[in-house]
Formats: sequence, C-alpha cells, structure tokens
Amino acid sequence: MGFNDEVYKIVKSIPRGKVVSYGQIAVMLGKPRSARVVGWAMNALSKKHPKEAAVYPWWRVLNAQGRISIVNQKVTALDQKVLLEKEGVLVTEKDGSYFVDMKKCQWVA
DNA sequence: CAGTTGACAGCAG
DNA sequence: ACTGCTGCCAACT
Repeated sequence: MGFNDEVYKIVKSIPRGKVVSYGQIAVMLGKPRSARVVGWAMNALSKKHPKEAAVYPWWRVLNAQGRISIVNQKVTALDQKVLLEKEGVLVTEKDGSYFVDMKKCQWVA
C-alpha cells in the first residue's frame, strides 16, 4: 500500500497526550488537500486492521475543530474519549459530541 | 477500467 | 454567525 502507510507512519509518531487534525496530517504528507484521504485511512485502519489499531494511536486524530468526528465505527466516540483521557488529554463533552482543547493539546511537528 | 465513497476543510451564500 | 456546496485524492466495488 502507499498513501495509507504514510498516514499510519505519521499517526504512529504522534506523542502521547497530543492530538492532531486530519488536515494537519495531510500537510505533513505534502498534500494539504488530502484531509479526506487521511480520514479514510483512519477508517480503514480500525475497520480492516484492528490489530494494528493498537499500535497506531488513531484516537489522537481529530478534525480541525478538535472534535471527535467518529460516527458509527467499531469503536465509538466514547471509546476515543476514554483513550484520550487515559493519556491525560482533557476531553469535554458538548451536545453529545466530544471535544479536545486544540490550543493546548495540538501536536506540532 | 470507471464510478462511488469518505472519521475533512475551506469558501460562499 | 450558521448552513450548505465544492474541492481533493486514494481505496473500494
């Protein structure tokens, strides 16, 4: 595979307690407009490679607003919230969705 | 091989 | 400020 692995590589390098946005990953890959593909890659990771999901901290990946945009996957937004909190990331709930303070937790390469 | 999809982002109305 | 439409690009069917 190609692009997918690139995404995973970035994800794997995210430090504990930090989060990044899809667009940010896309930029790191040199394709600023591939945010959607990054999301697709994450989806494929948990869906087709659940075993690798334990290695790649996909839960540190959020959308640009710091919102957990996961919807109907194997893992729920609640799971992601718990995982993040376990790492010391403050997750706030807002109208059924979970948010992270990007200002404090966003990872800068 | 061609059309559809998607855990997004950014600009337009 | 809020909702909606478009752009983008790899993987899927």
